[in-house]
Amino acid sequence: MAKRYFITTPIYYVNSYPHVGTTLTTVVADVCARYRRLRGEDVFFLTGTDENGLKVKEAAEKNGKSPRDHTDHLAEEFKKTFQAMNVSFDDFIRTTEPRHVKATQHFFQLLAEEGYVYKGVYEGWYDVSSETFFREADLVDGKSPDGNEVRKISEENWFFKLSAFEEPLLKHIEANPDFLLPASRKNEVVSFIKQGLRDLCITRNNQGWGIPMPGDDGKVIYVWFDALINYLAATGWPEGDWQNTWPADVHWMAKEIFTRFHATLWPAMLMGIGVDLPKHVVAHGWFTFGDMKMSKSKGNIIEPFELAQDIAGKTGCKPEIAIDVVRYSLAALLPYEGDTNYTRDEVDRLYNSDLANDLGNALNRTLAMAHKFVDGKIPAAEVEKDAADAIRHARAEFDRYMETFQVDKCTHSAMGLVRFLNKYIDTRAPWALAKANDAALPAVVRSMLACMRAAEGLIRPIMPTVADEMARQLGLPPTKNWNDIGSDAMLPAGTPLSQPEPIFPRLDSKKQS
RNA sequence: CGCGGGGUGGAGCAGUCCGGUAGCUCGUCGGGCUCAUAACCCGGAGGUCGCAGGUUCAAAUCCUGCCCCCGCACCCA
Repeated sequence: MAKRYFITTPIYYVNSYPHVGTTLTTVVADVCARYRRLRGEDVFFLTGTDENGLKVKEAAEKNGKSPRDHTDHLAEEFKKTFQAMNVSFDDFIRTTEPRHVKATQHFFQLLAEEGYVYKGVYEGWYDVSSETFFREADLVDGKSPDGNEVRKISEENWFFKLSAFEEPLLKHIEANPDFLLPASRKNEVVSFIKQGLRDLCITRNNQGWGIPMPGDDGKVIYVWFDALINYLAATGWPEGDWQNTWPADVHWMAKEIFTRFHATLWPAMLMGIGVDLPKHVVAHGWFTFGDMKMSKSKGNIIEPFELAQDIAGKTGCKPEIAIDVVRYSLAALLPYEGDTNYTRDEVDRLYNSDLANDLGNALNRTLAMAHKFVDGKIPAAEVEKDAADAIRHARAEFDRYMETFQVDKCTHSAMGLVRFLNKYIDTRAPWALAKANDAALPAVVRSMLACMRAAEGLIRPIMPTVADEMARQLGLPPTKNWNDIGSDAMLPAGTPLSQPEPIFPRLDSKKQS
């Protein structure tokens, strides 16, 4: 049995509701998952929630709820949002589930057996609000580097020997150039490791919420240490056929949890118990909002589902299409390297120019001409070379960008084919051919249909509902296999075409004001 | 010497690693077409590539110095 293609998002911390940033990571991972499925791979796409940690307990108490009720509620909210965004996750793991608790405790024990966990007395300063320990030298004016109150503690705790993995990590990173992506972030990690890794205190005093440390109920495992293990826990490790799923092919996340956690701590932990490292760890940048990082306290949260509803209301497109519009905006604007400003104006702009003017209109005019010039049926003819080349090129480019998970560029490749089509139509001018009774007409119309058919396949990982609608209007079944894109067999001659129906009604700028 | 990101035509960005006609989307102006969702296609205008030095036949791209902007309590992809 072929190994499954395993793709993950981070697990999301449950003290706030999902927002555009959360959805960005999840949708981008979903695009990759859908792409891999089209390529015929057995995909296992995991997401979930991070529910341990003192702050969750505090948030629950603030709401007058038990931690259990609180986390149940929020986990459900995340799940609902992802489902609403048509995210095709195969599993949703919660770190309070028995399977995760079991795996975490087992992981801890294995590490201990390997000699990478040791007991020590921690003496120093503890920042309660961030659950982080600091050395005397780290303090600034008697407070944590972040300005939080700290208190001096002397506590017996367990430590992970992270410092032992500096060399192995650097070696692995060097030997596997695509392990950490994009390259610019890899460089940050390398210099971070070269500065020296300190052993990490991985237990906390048990305050009644968290995963108890094996053999010592007075301690719980540090929330970050347990959180990472979710990826392995979801495979069923250490039992059953977990090796059919592990190692992960790609961990997706945003940049703030890349360097310290996914690119160093997690690989070191895996090395410690002798389990293979993930194939790729990819971190994208942030969305900014008018140069302001989105945050709950600043009140500039964009809720993705509400955004979709608003788009549907404003443009008149169907609500399920509006979901795809949001998905498209996330994929197209993905800050792969730096940060990107994500604004409503930008989303509207993409809607009008890319989706309504280019994609929607191209389908519309193609179908209209097919009805007018070739009896509304797919003509039997040979696709012209230019068009065939454009299709091949778009798909090859899409594939190439996907190798390094540049979903934004993939989106542009797909749209590039649509732009080609609009030019092609103008150049070949089917209406003129019709007037002149030119024998090339069927081939030109078929070429146009071939471009739309290929676009339907290319756009499918990003906008599955739109792709279905395109296929319906083309009178054809949805593209099921990536390798069929561009194949002549996908366009059986004689197939009756449906009447064109605008998928993206144009957003009229006059109506907005 | 805190860390990191960035400064490219009106807006948003790519190009910088591996120097060699400054590219894309939007906007704007003009033209074309009439199949289409006032859409589509072509062309023009518009840029001292933050500043100052340096290396070079040649620098947005390499080197040096400087200026400016943004993020860095909590939250958080």
